Amino acid sequence: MPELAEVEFFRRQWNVGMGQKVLKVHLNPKSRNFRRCHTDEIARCLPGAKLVDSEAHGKQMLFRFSGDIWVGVHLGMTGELKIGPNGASPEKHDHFVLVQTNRHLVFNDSRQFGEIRFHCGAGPPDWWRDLPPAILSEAFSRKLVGDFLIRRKKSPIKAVLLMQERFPGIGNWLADEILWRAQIRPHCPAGRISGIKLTRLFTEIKSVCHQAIEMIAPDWGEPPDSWLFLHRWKDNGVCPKTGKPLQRETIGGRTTCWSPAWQKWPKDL
DNA sequence: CCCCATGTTCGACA
DNA sequence: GTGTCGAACATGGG
Repeated sequence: MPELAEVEFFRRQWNVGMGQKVLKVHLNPKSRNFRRCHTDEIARCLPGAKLVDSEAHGKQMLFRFSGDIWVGVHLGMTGELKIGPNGASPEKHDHFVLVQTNRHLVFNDSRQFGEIRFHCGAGPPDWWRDLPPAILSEAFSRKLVGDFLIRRKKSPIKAVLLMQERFPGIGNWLADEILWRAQIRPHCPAGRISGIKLTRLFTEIKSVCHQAIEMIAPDWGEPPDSWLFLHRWKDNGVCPKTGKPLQRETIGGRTTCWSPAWQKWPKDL
């Protein structure tokens, strides 16, 4: 589920618990979600701490608690954050539950590809420093993208857009949406995108991410029919621009959808 | 039973 | 170092 827009939606789910103390923690120590942290440390340190802040960066989230306590959340493929009512008993795949006075803050992840991280100490944890520039920040520039495409010149652009080190938060559906809007074939070697095509790609990266967050983050709104999103998984789906058939193929290890009639190889080499 | 899944990592290999 | 590929992780849905 989660790419940057969905991640932002899930981050906000825990906002109701802001300023409130954690009374108790339920966690499943066997869950793979805790593969890089010590569950006993979490259970020992978190009770009594107050949730005071949160932020999202790409697909990652960081929740700050009083007493220099930090909890990182990555949702993987199926993770979600939700609120449970007071006194509710954990549901299936609720691997991490923070009990507050009036609610539970719940992390649920059926496939357990997500990850919970924990850090106690002044200042954000190491794994939160040195993150790449966020796509919607000023620092994320056309030059930064262009340089990266040159470094990965042989790889198909679809695979390159999925690299979190440069495009934090872009996942499979956003990448397809961006390339569709920029009219670039997903197979196109990254190094062949320059000039006006690069400008177009850069603009669409910013624009699609911005619009996706506006639509999805507040209330899980669905993108409109005019986006590729609603057509990409349909059998015999058609391109909303041309009315012609869409195609699917594995590129960069992921199922990719594109519109052959609309998305071209760049002409400016 | 089969295939697929909005993610990431790791090992093997060219 | 670069790039590609498949498998692995664990579970559910069609």
